[in-house]
Amino acid sequence: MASHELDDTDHQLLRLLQADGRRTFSEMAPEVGLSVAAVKRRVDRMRESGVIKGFTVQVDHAKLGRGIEAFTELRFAGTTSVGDILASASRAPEVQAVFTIAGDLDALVHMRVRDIAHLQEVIDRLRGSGKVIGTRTLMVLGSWTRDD
Amino acid sequence: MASHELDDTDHQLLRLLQADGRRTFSEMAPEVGLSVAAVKRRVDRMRESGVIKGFTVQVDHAKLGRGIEAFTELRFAGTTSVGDILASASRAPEVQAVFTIAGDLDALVHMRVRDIAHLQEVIDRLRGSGKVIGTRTLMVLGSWTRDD
DNA sequence: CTTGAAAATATATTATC
DNA sequence: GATAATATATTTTCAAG
Repeated sequence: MASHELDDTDHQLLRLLQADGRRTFSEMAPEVGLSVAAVKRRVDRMRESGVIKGFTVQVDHAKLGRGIEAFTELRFAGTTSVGDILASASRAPEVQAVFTIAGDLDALVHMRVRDIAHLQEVIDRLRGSGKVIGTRTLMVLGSWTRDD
Repeated sequence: MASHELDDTDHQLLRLLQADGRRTFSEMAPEVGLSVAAVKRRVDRMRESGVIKGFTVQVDHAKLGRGIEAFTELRFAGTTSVGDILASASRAPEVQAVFTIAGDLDALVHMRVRDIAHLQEVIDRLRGSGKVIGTRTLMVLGSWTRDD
């Protein structure tokens, strides 16, 4: 293993792509001091090794009518498996991410909704989906994300 | 306003770009039944209106030596402003995102670390940064993210 | 094993309708 | 929005450090 060890140039390419995932090889080449072909080969290699999982677009959810963001902590019945938890919580389209958690709570669910009524509705849906025995919701007032 | 209303085709383009942010216009054009130029105009328009904030690369953090993920809830001294909270918590490079929260806790910090010792160290750094009066850390065992 | 340069192909971009 | 012309970028190939 460790067949995918990255040097400084690779890290620099990752940073460039994090800031703009559609940056062209031709644009990055002079910035890292390599030829276009060399840059492409490095990015291809990082893709193959799985260091780069993919590329995506960053969307302004508020402008798409889902301006409210919340985290809901879920507690499940003792018999629920992690797979069940992920499957159950990820079913709602408003759910952006599900984290299974060590300790007294079982999952943390990140969701985006239109308004408070919509939030209520999603929480009810989660609670109604069977094994959920408790929830606690944290409303997000503002956020900062490391540019990615 | 409402100058950035999106039709079904725009939403379809967003979905395609969410799944692969480097998909070419030429590839998307037949999928949405438009010409390449029309696709480019729509994507350009969504960029200008801010619906598309940007593009980025998705990285496998475990393969970069930061395989442990955690959320830390922070409570701050009563006099701390939201700006101070964001500034303070985002200082650590291990911090991926900071959410300011309504209710009894003040912030939820998403971080990625190398190992438990590293986690300990980051938490100590956060606690030591002045106004933090309490923390509670949730270790992430597993996660699922809607593909973006 | 990685690079750079060049050629061939594909894509992006712009102008016109 | 489509089509066509032009400018860029990607991708492959091959020779070389």
